Amino acid sequence: MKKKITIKEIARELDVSISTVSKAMSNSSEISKDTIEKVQAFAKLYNYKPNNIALSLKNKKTKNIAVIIPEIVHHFFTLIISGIEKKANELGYNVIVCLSNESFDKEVINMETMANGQIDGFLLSLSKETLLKKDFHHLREVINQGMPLVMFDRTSDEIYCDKIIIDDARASYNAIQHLIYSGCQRIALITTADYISIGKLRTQGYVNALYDAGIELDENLIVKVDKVEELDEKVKHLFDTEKFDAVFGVNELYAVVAMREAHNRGFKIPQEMSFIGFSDGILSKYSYPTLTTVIQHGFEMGEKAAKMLIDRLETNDDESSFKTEVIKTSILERESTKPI
Amino acid sequence: MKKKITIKEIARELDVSISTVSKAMSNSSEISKDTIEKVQAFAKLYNYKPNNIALSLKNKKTKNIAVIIPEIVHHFFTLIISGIEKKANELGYNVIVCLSNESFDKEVINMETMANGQIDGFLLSLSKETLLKKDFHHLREVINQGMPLVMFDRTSDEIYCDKIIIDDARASYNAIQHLIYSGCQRIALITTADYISIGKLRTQGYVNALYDAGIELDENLIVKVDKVEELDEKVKHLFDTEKFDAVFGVNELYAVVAMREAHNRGFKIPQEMSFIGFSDGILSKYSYPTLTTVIQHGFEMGEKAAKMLIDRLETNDDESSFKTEVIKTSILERESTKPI
DNA sequence: TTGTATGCGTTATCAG
DNA sequence: CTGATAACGCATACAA
Repeated sequence: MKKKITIKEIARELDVSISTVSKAMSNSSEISKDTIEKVQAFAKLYNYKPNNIALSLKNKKTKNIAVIIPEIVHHFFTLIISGIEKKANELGYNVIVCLSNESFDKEVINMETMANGQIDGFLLSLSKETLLKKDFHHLREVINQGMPLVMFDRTSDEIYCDKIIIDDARASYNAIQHLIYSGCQRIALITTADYISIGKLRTQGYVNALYDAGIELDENLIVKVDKVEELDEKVKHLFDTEKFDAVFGVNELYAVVAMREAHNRGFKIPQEMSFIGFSDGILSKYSYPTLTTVIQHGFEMGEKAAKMLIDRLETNDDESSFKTEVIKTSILERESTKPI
Repeated sequence: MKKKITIKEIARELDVSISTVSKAMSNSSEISKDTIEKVQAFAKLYNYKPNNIALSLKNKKTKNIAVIIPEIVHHFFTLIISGIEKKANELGYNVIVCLSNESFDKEVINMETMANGQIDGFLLSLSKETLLKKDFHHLREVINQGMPLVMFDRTSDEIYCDKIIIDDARASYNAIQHLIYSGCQRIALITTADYISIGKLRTQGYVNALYDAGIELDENLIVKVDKVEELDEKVKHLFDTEKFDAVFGVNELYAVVAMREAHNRGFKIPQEMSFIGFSDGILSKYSYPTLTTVIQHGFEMGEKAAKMLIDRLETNDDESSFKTEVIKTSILERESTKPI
């Protein structure tokens, strides 16, 4: 078990000073060619690698960024992380992933521990609880400390920082329009509670699309699901009490579960009933029939978020005010909708 | 923008020495009650938090552990990470997630950068490429440096370290037995290339179960899929050329895709054809019909792996030889199989 | 061309 | 009870 070797040990072995070794390792022009070769050969032999912690302490930067997400068991977040990872690595940064589990407290703790030197900046998507409480003191704190923060997907207007979002209202509007163009008239909406900003925005798009098409809004066709456990029951209730020819789900799970129910009740899909889901994941791809979805381009979102944060990190130009970048969505037609 | 305050600044402001502040913060009995109160009040006011990097450098431990996985867009890995995160956080550790993207080089780079002081230990599931190359020098290196390594799921016999695995052969055996008991006779297997240890083991279990039941092995019923892109084609080919009454997929995707094909060809499920998949994810849960699966208990696996690593980290007792823990699997019956 | 000293933020040892 | 100093591993300004 040969422990890691340090500069100091190399210096002792080679009978030179620590700083000579340090300089030699970085090919400093101050050091003679001979010495450089000798030192580097020795270093290589003993597999010397500088200690990152020491470098972090000295340079006051860690080359780490933290991404805090509510849940990892979601295809969308998983795509975002992959995108973040890829871009961050390209630019020489490591990614530390923290899960808030939709809990405010966990989000705060995560941020506090990471903020104490572990990382150079944050990438954050707010937890449900935080969205509900509207308590953002922990965000303000890190921003005040001068630590860059980029929010993505689940953001808040109350915080000034860089943001990357999906144009949820527009995306939802487009999806509904798509259904209308394909001949649907009574479109049900399965959405989240309003405090989730994305749920609210997507509902907004639904309402606007109907309005613009001259279709009267029927509140009974809107189902709000707070917890996953309620989903089945609420969907069944919708089928029991209402008639409709299309369903728009604000995530793929909602749409797939509704589609399943329709299937069980003998509806022909998409002839008698069409379905569109939000966020393209494996569920949509492998459901039966396959589900038409709004693609959010999570991977690109992750890449852009990472880029945005690292740009902010590496430019002193603090003048430049905060940007909000909007990621375009697109609709991927599959079997659950009629062609237009 | 008030930057983070340090002990040194507190000392200066309060006109005491640095070491007094340090001791006061840790309620040392050496320090007078008055001073402790004064210091702590001031620290609280300025929201002092010790710098973790400095602590890491001093203590030679970071309280971070790294988990390196091949892919994050997999429900199983996602569950494992959640388990690791939970347990690690409970025990006071942060988790750094790195993705190898099934690439040997990326795996090596990830390990090398993390090993230089960033973390105290590794949790690792091997990439496909590493499994293929059988080049494990990077693992040996970190082990030699005295850094604990716990491998999970995709492991290698060539490396001595703690391991957590699924009893893949047994699990597969049980699944096939289940199919046989329910009346199936010609069971197709969709598996991965042999160099993936888990694919090999699961194939093994399939073979043994057939043998023990006195069913002759028909190589034509075994489909080996290397890349996801081949999946559709190979499944179709199977249906085109063979007759069978059940399919066992070594992951849920394989099973779901096969089930879909059966559905499209008009087979009644499970009456005419049964399906079991490995690894219980959302696909199985929301497929149509819902898929009977082998549950791998990924979350528990993650928890145990984290526990194992941290135990190793916190006990000096290096004597204790390496353990390999086997996680039990179970079968979750859903709609795609006949009751026994 | 090489070496010495200092500092990054903290704790621990030892002296006062 | 309080404070000075060394040490963790490294880089760098400055001295030789």
